[in-house]
Parts: sequence; C-alpha cells; structure tokens
Amino acid sequence: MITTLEKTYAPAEIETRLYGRWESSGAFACGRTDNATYTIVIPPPNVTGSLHMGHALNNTLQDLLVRWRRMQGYDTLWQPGTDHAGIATQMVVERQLAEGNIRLDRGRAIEGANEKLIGREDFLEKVWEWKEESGGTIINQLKRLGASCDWSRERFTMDEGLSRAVLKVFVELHSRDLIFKDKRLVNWDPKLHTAISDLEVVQKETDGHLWYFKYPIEGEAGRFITVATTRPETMLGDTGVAVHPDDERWTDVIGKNAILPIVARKLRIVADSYADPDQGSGAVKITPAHDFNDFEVGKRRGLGMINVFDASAVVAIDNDEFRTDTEKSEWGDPDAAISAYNGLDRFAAREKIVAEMDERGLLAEIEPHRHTIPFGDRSEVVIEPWLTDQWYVDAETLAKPAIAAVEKGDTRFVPDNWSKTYFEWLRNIQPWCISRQLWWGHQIPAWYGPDEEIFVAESEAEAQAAAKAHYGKDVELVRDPDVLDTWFSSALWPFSTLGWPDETPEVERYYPTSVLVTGFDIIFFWVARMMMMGLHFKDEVPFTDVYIHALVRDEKGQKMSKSKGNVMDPLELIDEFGADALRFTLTAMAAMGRDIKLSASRVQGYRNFATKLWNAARFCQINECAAPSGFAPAGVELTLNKWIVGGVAATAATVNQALEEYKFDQAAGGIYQFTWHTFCDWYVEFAKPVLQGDDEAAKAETRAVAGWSLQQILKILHPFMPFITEELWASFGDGAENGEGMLIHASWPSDDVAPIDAAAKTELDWVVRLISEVRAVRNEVNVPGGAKIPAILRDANDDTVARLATHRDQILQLARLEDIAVDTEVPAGAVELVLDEAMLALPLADVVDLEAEQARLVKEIAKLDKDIAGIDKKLANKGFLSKAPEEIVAEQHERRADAADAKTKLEAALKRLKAA
RNA sequence: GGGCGCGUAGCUCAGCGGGAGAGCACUGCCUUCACACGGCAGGGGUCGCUGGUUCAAUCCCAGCCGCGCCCA
Repeated sequence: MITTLEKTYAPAEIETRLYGRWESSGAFACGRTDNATYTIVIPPPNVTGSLHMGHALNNTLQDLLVRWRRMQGYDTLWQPGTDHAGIATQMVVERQLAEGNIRLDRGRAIEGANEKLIGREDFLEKVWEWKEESGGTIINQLKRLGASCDWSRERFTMDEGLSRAVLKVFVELHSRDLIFKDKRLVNWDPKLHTAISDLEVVQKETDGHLWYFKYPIEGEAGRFITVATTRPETMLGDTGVAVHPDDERWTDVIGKNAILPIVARKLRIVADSYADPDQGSGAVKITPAHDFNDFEVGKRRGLGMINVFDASAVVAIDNDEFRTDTEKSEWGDPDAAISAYNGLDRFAAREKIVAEMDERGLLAEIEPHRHTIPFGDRSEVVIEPWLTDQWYVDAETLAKPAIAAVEKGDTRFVPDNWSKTYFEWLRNIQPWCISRQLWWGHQIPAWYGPDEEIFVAESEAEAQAAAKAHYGKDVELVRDPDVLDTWFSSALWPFSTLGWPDETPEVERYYPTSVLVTGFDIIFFWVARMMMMGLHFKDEVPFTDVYIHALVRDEKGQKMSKSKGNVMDPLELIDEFGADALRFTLTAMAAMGRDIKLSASRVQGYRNFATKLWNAARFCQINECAAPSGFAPAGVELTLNKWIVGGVAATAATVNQALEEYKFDQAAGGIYQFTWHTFCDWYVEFAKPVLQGDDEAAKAETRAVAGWSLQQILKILHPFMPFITEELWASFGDGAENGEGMLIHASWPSDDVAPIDAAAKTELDWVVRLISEVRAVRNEVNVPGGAKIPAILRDANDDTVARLATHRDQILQLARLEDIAVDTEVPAGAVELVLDEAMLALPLADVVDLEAEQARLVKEIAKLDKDIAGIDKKLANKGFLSKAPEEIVAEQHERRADAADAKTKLEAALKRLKAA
C-alpha cells in the first residue's frame, strides 16, 4: 500500500504491464508441479486470421478454465499455436505477388507483357517470409485478451515436428489402405483451381430457373422425352436419360436412345429409381461427369462420363471424348457444337445453349426455380463437380471407433445434445478428399515411377529404395505435386503438438487432454477428425470432455459478418472497456445452448462492475483493512464477520460447482452477486460503524476480515477478470502464499475455506430486512433522505432484542434512525411495519400524510388476504393433504400462520392510526 | 424432407413440478466522508396458444402458432 488507488480503474496500462510480468515470470508454463495435469489444446486459429468475437469467447472460456485449474494446483498446459490454412494463406500471398505482376507458374502461358512467373520453391520462400512478418497476428491479440497459454510451446502445423507427424500418419494409413487414390467427382473450385472438401462448400439458396428441354427419341419420329435442368450448359456432357422403372409413360422406350440436340449424341434411356415420376415428365438427363447424383446413376447403369470443362470451368470439348456416340443429323452436329461452344465460360455457354434450344423449337418451358447452389467458402464462386484423381481417407472405417468412444462415454459432449450432431455426421460420412492442388501445405509423400507405379514413403530416399526393389534398378521418380488438406494436420494437433511421433514425456503426461472448447460449427472440422486420428494413432480419445459453446451474434441476433457491417471488434471493446470487462461479459452470457447477443452496453455494465470492485478495494485501503499473514477465518467472533466469511465460503462453493459443470453464466453470476450485492452493499456498510467506533478489538477483527474477504473475492474472480484482480492483489494479496507473490499462482479457495454459520446468517438477514423495510417505508411516505427519525420496537422477543443490541450501530446508520427504543407504548399516529413477531413503529405523525399511510396499510392487508386465500384453497384440497409431501404441507401451514399474524398486526396498526 | 433449439418484465436472458427472478433500460429521491462507471426506493409479467398427466404445471407430455440454426 504505497499510494492510494485512483478513483476509477484504468485498464490499458495495467493490462500490458501485468501480461508482461506473467509471461516473463514463466507463470503460464506447464510442468510447475507434479500434481495431476489439466490440459487444453487450443483449437488452432488460422495463421492469416485476426481476433473476432468468436475467438474472444472461445479463448476467454479456455483461459477461465485453465486459470481456475492452475489455482487449484493442477499442472496446467494450455497448448497454443496456429494452423497453416493452406488455401487462405496461399491466397493472401498470391494476391500480394499479383500486385507486383507476379503469377504462380502452374502451367499456363504468360498473358500480360509485364507478367513474371514464380516457381514452387521461390513461392514457398515468399510464404514463409510472409508468415514470419505478418503471420500470427492473432497470437498477439490473444495476449491482449489475457490468454495464459504456454507460449514457450507454441506450435505451427508446418513446423518440422508436426510435418513429420503428418508424413508418418499418411504413410501408416496408406499402408493399411485407409488412404487411397481414386478418380471421383470432387468439389472443384474453378477460381482457386483446387479440390475442396464438402465442409468448405457453402450451400446457398438462390433464385434460378428450370429449363425444360425436349430430346427427340431415336426411331420414333415426332416423339420427344422432356427433361428439366437447372444447368443447361452441362447438357454437353449428357450420356443418358433416366426414367423410373415403374413409370408406365416411358416403359416402352427403356433401352432405346434419345438424341442429344446440338451435339447429336445418342443417349441411352435407362430405368433408374433416381428419376422421380412426379417431377415434370418423369425423365431426367444424366451427366455423370458433372453431377454427384448423376455420377452414381452413370456408374450403376454403365453410362459414359464426358467431361466438358477445364479447370476454370470453361467449356473444353475439342476432343474425341466429346465426339463419343455422335452422328451428325438434323438434330445437331458435334463439330458445329465444338466451334460454337469451345472456350466459352460456363455461364456464357448456358445462355447460348438455351438460345439455340429455343431456336430449334426444343425449349419446352422455363420455370422460375429456387434451389441451393454450392459456393466455395473462400473463393465465393460456384463450385463445379469435376472428375479428377485425388487422395482420400477411408473416413467410414476411422469413424467407427470415434463413434464408439462417445457412445461408451470415453468422451463426453457438454451439453450432451451435440453428441447427436456428431453421431449424425460420422454415421453418414463419405470418403474424405485430402489432396489439394496448392503449393502451400504438406506435400503428399507419394512418388510416381515411369509407369505411374506409386511409392508412398516418409522420404524420397525411402521411396527410391522401394522403387529400386520394384524395378530392380534406379529409376527417376516424380513426387506428387499436391498438398494435404490443412485439416489433415489439424486432426493430429492434440498429440502432434506434444511431440508425437517422438515418445516425449509431454505426450506421456498430457495426453489425453482434459477438454476441447469449441463452437458447434467446428464439430465436423476438428472434433470428429481429432477423435478419428487420436483413437487410431494413440489408441485413446484425444479429450475427455468437449465443451461446445454458443455463437456470438450482434444485439439483434444476426450473425456477425463483414458484408452486413455488424461486426464488433473485440480489440476495440478491450480498448474502450478493458479486457476484463469483455471477458466477464462473454462469460456471464455463456449460458449453455443459447447464442450470445452481444451489445456494447453489456460490456459497459461489467466495466462498471470492475470499477465497483476497484472502489471496494479503495475503501479497504483507506480503512487499513488487510488480512494478517496466516489469518484464520474460523476464529472470528463478531456475528457480522462470521456472516461474511460464511458468505465467502458459500460463494466459493457455488462458483466452483458451476465451473465443474461448465455453467459459466452461473459461476459469473455467483461471484458478481456476492461481490456487489453482499460485500459492497452490506458488509462494507456494516463495517463502517465498527471501523469508526472505538472498540479496538472489533476494529482489528473487522479490518482483518474485510481484507481477507477481499482477498478471496480477488481469487475467485481472477479467472474471470485476471488483470484487475492481479493488480489489486499487489496491494491486498498474501505475498507469503506463493513464491512470486502473484495472484495467478495463489490457491483457489476450497469450499470449506471458512465455516458457514447458519445462526449468523439468520441474524444478519434479519438486520438486512429491518433496514430495507424502514428504507422502503421512509421512501413511501416521503421522509427526507437526510432526516434522522426515531423508532420503537414493540412485541419483540428476547432474541430480537438481543439482535437489536448487537447490530444497533449498523441499524441506526443504515436506516438513518436517530434511536430505537424497545417499548410497548407507541405514540398516536405512528407509521408501523411488521418484522416477524415484532413491529417497528416510526412516530411520524407530524411529518406524514396519515391518509396516505392508511391507504398503504389497507393495500398491504389486501395483499395478505389474497395470499391467505390462496393458501386456504390449497389446504382445503383433500388430495393435496393426502398426497403432497409432509414438508410441503407443513410449509403451507407455516406460511399461512405468518401471513395471518402479519395481517393481525397491520390491522391493529390501522386501528391505532384511525384512532389517532 | 431429416435433426437440434428457442418463444418468461420494454430489451437480453436465468429458472424448469409446490411462494414469478437477474442484468440492462425506465421512474422518483439522494452530489451521505470507497464508488454518480455511484447509493436508496419503485413501477412493470393471464411464463406463445390449446389440450392432457398430476393433489399441484412457467416447469412434464401431445398438438398448434411463431422464430432460429444445422444437414440433405
């Protein structure tokens, strides 16, 4: 206590200073004790990312858990890092290079005169340069939030160690046929020129059209089969027409051919239940190379696959494949089609095809049609199902143990509902396409021999050795140019960050981790994949709990997005209100199963709470309140002090229990309520008469208890508001408790940190009620706030009289009474109120409007009458008396008696008032 | 179409079988020696609708109405 605290808490300077102290003292490092471990791996943020509200919530909750467990004495590890975000990072650097007219050399010719090309090696160098300079800004932003990660262990998915883990996993899974190469339809991004996974595709409802085309039937002059499509341009790749086997309209043409107009290709008419007889004519065109459903039909019915687009989704049909089964006729001409359509963008081709069909009289109808269209979540262009060679993980096989682990309860979702989402997804999982046509990422460890024989190995040398064994001589191998999906490496995160595949002490000690904290949108990306990989390679679940938190929305409940312009920047809120206020807001609002609608006014409200705490500490400082070292709360003697230490213990228990159950809102509410509405509103006020009085023993005890209670509040509040509590701890903490004297290492109060004295609680509750009643009546009858008035307690029993004596000073001061006499005689015209068995009279005849007071009493009596009537109705119910539990019935009797008693007293008071 | 969830005070939300709660906002009074980012007091709700179970339903069940999200 060197200088007096300022009147308000100013977070900015303090936050930077304290974070630096924590970090430089090694406070965040794991391995500080031999106690049980508590481990969280951060869901790795994208290296190109910056902190948004979702991160703020996610990391606040993780930090809260870690700080709480650390104070409880666990050996905590919060493992931080970032992922390399293949597509996003490559896009950022490509864009940067494009400003200097530099383009990746990926096989296309130079277009502009000034254009320069950059090769793979040089490009990767540029990406690393970018990463060193601008990557990981989010890490510094997490620090501003107060995140107590073990930064000495920070990892990046492209690190040497993590890359080795990726190689090992790939080779291992490949050797067990759990990774394989296949030619299938993938979600192709025609802008980024790479395959992407289902999860990176966003389905958007869009207004489009259904075009109805008439395809002539071969050998049946004048007869047409009408098909509908939302994508006319794909008709260039049609190889069949499907009708439902039970559809009698078409039974006679099954096995015959339709003629594809414009192209003049024969299309086999096949029976397949995929065709819906209730849709249009019941017939559907089949384009196996450009539609996922058609692909399946094509496979089942042996239809050809004709690819009509290049990697940019530009029509590319000048080839023999396109001419398959064509024969120039009145319906079309393949060569004319090639010259008309080759080189057209897919959307231009669409318009032209519709126009040509119309000209030919084969456009039956155009219908407005709302349907979902797939978009790339990064490129925002329409995704093209495209036939390519890609690498796949047999997710179905890996999913089985992952499903079983949650069924058995080895991993538990909180709230439990989310396990359904998890099961749903894993039970319907498709092969996971893991290859990406990018340069930035883990290059696939597969080498090709001259005859395309594949050698998968952890290094080129091993691949060479395998090739030599295979061919009997050295051959030149070419490495697969593709890289792996970023999520492939993220899936290993819970153990790769601990050093795996090496057998490090950390893997041994910290795996499996305690909890994964994440949003529901990430269940598929991370949770499921980490479960699959963890179980396969470690034979143990990666985490025992998965806590799924809400989405942060704006105050109107809209999802925050840049295009809507409703994003709230967590860093701006931190600048304005402090990190503690933002953290507390997010925590207090993190109720299970509900989204958070955030507004700045809430943050402001909790900033006010921080200031309140600050000023309570200031009060303690001014009044020299401090807990002596080794202070024992169990030994306090004043009822007032027994009451508050019991309150501390009850609050510690409440908060602890709530955190055990991940009920963050209740934990935050518990400490908020106690700090403000018990400690500040009542205890500090009660302490004032003692501290200003001259009972030195009572003063000393109260100073100690106030100081001790503040310490406990700081401890309990620390995980929620680490900065302000640490700052105050410097003045009010118990430096003897831990080496560095910092709160971050102080011990969390156990539930029995102090005895809970029920009698003291009953007594102080009575005092609080008495004061509140007097204040309410004073307000109601307009006694000036400053005026001190006398009071008379009548009909009080001995206990009550004793209580009054004990707390006389507090009652007089807080109720602003001049004196309280214990008497049976009350002057005429007094205002009277009921307090249990006793009555308190305020002789205010000359101040108060007696009419108004009469009205007040009448109203109170009416209210009691209503209560009594309600209870009587219950008690008259035989079913209630015979079936309700005894204690419930007894409670009703008691409530009725209390109400009746109060009514009698008020009626007497009313009578006296009328007599006056 | 399948799944999940939500409708409680003006707003945001707790509660989830036996006396309707909090925060914010609002109204009145108070610049009282920790704090006006404050104190004291107060108004405000047929707990979406309709049935059912129960001695008892905001709470459990069914249906309906309205809203949101995820998956196809």
